[in-house]
Amino acid sequence: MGQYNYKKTEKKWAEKWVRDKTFTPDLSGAKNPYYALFMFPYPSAEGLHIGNFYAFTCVDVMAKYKKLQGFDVFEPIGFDAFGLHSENYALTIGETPRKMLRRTEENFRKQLKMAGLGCDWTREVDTANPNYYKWTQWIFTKLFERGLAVRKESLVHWCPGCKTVLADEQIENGVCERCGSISEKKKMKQWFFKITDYAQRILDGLNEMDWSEITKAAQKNWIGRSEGAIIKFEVQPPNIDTSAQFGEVEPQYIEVFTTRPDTLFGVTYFVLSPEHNLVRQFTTDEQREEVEKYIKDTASKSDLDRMESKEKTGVFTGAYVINPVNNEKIPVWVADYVLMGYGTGAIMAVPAHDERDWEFAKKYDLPIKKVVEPPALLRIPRNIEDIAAGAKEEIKIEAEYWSAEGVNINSEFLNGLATDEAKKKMTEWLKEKNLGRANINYKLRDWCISRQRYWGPPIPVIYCEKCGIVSVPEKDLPVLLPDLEKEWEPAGDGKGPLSKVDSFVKTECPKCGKPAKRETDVMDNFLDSAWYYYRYLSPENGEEIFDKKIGDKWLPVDFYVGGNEHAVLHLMYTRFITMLLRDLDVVDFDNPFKRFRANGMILKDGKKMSKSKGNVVNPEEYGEKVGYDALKSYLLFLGPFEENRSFSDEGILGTMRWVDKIYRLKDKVKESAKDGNKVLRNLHKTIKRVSEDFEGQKYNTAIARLMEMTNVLSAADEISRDTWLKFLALTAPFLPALAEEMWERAGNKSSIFGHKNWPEYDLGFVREDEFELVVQVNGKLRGSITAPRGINEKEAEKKVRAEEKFKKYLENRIIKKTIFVKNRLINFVIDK
RNA sequence: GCUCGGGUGGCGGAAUUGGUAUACGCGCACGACUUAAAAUCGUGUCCCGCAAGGGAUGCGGGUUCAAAUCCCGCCCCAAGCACCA
Repeated sequence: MGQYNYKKTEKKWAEKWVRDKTFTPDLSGAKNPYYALFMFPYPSAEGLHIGNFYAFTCVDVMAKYKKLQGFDVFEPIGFDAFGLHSENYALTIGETPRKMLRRTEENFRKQLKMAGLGCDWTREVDTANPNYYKWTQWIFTKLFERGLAVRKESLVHWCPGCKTVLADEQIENGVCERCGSISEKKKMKQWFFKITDYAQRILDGLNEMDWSEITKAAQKNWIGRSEGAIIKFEVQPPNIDTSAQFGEVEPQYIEVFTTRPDTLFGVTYFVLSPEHNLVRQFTTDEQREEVEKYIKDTASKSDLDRMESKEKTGVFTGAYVINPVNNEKIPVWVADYVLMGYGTGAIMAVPAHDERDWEFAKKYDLPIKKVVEPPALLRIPRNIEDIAAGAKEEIKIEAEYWSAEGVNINSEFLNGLATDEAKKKMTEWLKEKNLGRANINYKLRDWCISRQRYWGPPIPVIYCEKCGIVSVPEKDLPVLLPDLEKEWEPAGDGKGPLSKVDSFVKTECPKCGKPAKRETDVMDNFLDSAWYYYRYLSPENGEEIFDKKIGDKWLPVDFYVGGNEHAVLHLMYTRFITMLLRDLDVVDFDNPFKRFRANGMILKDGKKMSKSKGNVVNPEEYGEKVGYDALKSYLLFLGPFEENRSFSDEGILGTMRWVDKIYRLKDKVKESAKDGNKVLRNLHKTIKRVSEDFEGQKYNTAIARLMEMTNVLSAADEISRDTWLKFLALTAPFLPALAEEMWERAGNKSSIFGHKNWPEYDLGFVREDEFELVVQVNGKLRGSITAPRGINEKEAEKKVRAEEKFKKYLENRIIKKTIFVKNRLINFVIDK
């Protein structure tokens, strides 16, 4: 007998698996590849977080299931070492990132190995390794060659905490996603990747992808496609030179983007964003003082301030534009509710049919001209009480004006047309007159990849007075990041720490050989992590980004799991980079992950975990307390893995007991034992259901089935060796250490994961020859009887009628109809 | 405001996709073993009712022989985006 010693057993197997390379596949020789991937961890000093650990587990059980099925499974591991997360922590403890990482990575390895994950430890990848970032830089140069990496001046987010610019995706609600500082908007010259060139392709790809809906929705939202028109407005006075604005616009015109060209007759004023580079030219002398003050005021506001102030503000510029459709003179205002980053940074305002314009017009007493009549029923109060509500309802009706679509009025040639028709006709009219054109606009903006920091791959670019911007040739890559012991901290002056390292800055132009200077910013960490799963396939390869022969076999990744907080960060960037690799003929697909699932959050007793609340679940601690097998199974058992689930200290006792219960079963296993029908039926049913659950990633119900089977085996007097081994294989993905131990004690010499040990079910046992026939009268349950499988309607009815308990429902009744569902139920429809 | 999930026992959650609602686990109660406790095993556990029976899947309606599941209208919770023209 004895007590199960999970600590000893789990340690024994964790070490043995690594030593024996149980989970190290032969990448080039594999016949049946299955690539299981979890998100690239960064080796945080705090150690393994339960959320990551959980996501890893979701991948790991699938990997083990596939391994047991005979697949060659690759479940790689590496470290996202470069980047703000590591560097910021190094700053707080006053150590260089490299030194710190040596320690934290070691800790991370130890933790992951102890947890019994089936990782391949022989192909580790590290983004801070020159052998890796050479290829990160190579990707940059390829983008550069294609005109997809450009240096341009733009309004960017500046994080005063991290002392660097950041990409739009790295700002959440106006705040830095890394350090929580309020972001500032600055006009700066930075390096951008033109992800917007791929907006449509990224959007279109979503339709075909087997990814969590929530992730696809987030990407779709972020890309924010809208269809509309660009409309040109003539400028008054005509001496404003607009040629600097957009290349293709001849002077005297300014462009707007609108989704409602059908409302052009309703335009009563015009607005420029305060950051618009023509504002000053538009402003007349009388208005100059006021406009300058307004621009200054809004510039000092962060995005967060702007979001918080509900009240709209603005100033008249003194200038006018001409409405192309009716030659009306329209006043031009500056207002910060118009954003420079969207459309053209200018709008035509239609207060009658746009909520924001309506608010603004009300405040500044601008005219409101109605040009769309909403369908009549929209304006009829829904019930009498609403009329009684009086004033409130009036506001409601007013509100229904703006957004409503309907039929055009006061619009000359559009009168009587429905919104869709009117849009089309107006766009055509504008195009004919060369005053506008149909246009698709995206919210997505180019990816700003410059970071004024130390801990990242240097941007491989050289500035030469003669040759201009030159990218570093492939043969000279990598551009090594100098090992700085001092002064690697960010200065906050808009320049990276490398700008102070003379030996780094000074170089020669690769084209003309003259003295030149290196770019001193480093690249965004999200570029490092955008391609790591390609590198796993051949981490040592010095010739190419990865071994394509191996890639052909293993890519795209079969199964990927991670948090949805990366939906518009890593997961979108990596799709973009994959599209680039495809255009370079490196890969032959757009979507790198055949199946991606966003795992839900683990809550503690229904609440979000946080250090300040002191309710953080530490995997290492629970691994000690209840064992990793029990911990991992519990996390999966909590509920569907895409939803949030609540962890509780009592709940975990359940899986811990389950482990012990299985351990105790071993004493019932007898070579001579013959299983009863009940056990055999349950075994085969369990094989079937657990296999199906795995295919649909329904780990919670798979565990429930296995617990059920455990209960059946507990009730049996003895268990045959055959059934026992099959049962162990079924539990092995969830309880790998226990299963291995029991497997070994049952006399097996090699690992349970070493061969195709997943059992097959026998339909003969799954299909029982009797079933419970449900008896309903008028759809109400009246009981059930045991009936032979395959019984037909007539026989079933006869059998039911013979049964005493149903007589009172059926005697002397006229049966109008009988519904018979084979092998399930019979329902008699009678008069009441 | 828009987009996307979700609302089922005391709790986490099942439900063959329209066919016995509440599987599995936690908790609780009782019993067995024990000098005792822990562990373990067994029994019970949606509500009303002695029973026959009736009622329950956020609320209100509909479709159907039959609805947690499909349709319409509302309420609530969570996530993401958010002055996106």
